[in-house]
Amino acid sequence: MANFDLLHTDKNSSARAGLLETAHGAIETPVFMPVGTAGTVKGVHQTELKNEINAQIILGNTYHLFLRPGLDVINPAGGLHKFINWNKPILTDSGGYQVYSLSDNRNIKEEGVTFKSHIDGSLHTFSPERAIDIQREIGADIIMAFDECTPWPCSFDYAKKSMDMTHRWLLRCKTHFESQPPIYNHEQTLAGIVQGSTYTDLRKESAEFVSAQEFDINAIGGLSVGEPAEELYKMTSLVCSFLDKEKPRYLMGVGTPQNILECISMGIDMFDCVMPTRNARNGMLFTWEGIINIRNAKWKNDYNPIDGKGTSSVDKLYSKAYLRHLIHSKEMLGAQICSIHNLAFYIDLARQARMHIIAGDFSRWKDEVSPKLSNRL
RNA sequence: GGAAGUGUUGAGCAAUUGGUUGGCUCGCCCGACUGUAAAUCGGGUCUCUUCGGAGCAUGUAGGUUCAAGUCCUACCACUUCCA
Repeated sequence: MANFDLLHTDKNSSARAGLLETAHGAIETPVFMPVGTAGTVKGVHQTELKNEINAQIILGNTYHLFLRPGLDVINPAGGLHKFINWNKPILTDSGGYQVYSLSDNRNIKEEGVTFKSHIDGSLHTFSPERAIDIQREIGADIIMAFDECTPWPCSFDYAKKSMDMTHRWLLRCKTHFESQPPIYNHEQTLAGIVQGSTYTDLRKESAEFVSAQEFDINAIGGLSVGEPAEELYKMTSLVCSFLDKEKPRYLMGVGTPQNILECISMGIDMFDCVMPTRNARNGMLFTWEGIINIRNAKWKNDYNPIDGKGTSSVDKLYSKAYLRHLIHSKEMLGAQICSIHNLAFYIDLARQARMHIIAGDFSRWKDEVSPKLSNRL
């Protein structure tokens, strides 16, 4: 059981501040969770995640960790926490996103999904039960139900069929999860996932279905897959209205800084996204003043700090001109600095949102800050 | 001073026997990236443009030819070797 305390609810929006307890510590929400697919947040040390970025929880990916290094390495190590030397909470995605992203290399059936490994071409079948078993063996604090993340656009018929199957898979996940004790010496929490593409009827049905299963955490999947932001907001808002207010809500894969503030105001508590790390490696910096493409020629001779308002040490240690040089030269330090900066910014964004929810001026603060976030500097 | 060789876009290279180069890689400029098959991918990079095209281009100046980056002559620059 992952206890969730709802500490404050905003008067002018649905934003909330809470505290989610897990076996590896409590998480203050709203929270942004860095993505560490293969047992590492790409380019960032665990010490940096803790001391520099102040990450409260990171993600891992069932599909990727299963293929490499494999359970025969993770299990003897004592689970993922010990293997990667991270003693704070971990959440693993079930592989449901790979059903979407590896669409050319997989085959979906009622029983489960057969993947063709992107590493060596070998075939592997993920059923709901298997996804739970693997996540038990990885040992994350929060584990996700096995679902199908549908693409966008998606026909109503397909979205409906997929959602119904995801619901049946959800029940199988729940049954199997409850029948299998943890392997390591700590509790794990299973989260259910709402699907339904961008169809309001389906989203409502799915939200009600998932909510009725009374998971400790409810997640919203199948969004931020290419649909317009208005659709993302419409679906998020709708789904939140049907989810238990006492349970944390996790919006999977979102998003831009603006997306995150908007969705916090709709009642989302947890976010994850590859954007701060992937875009960092490609030279994009997120700041309170807007977005910087550090590769651009305009920064060539800008010797000012990377981000005067940044919370991480790299923001003041290094200049834009130096960082541009590193990125242009494909020096790995450039990607590291950008990743640290962006993650620290995303986490500061969620932390400040939390502070303002508690202070009672969240909406005013959001309206003031949000428009600047998408500026192109 | 003599001999040999080489000159194609910012750089490095391509381009049948003379037969449609504005080709490739890098660099440079710009863009994309949302539960990570991504330190990746895409576009642009002679000039002008009403964006449909038009024009000028292979060191310089000539020549041969239906046709020249390619052959010939002179000059210029560079490289190597010999004095």
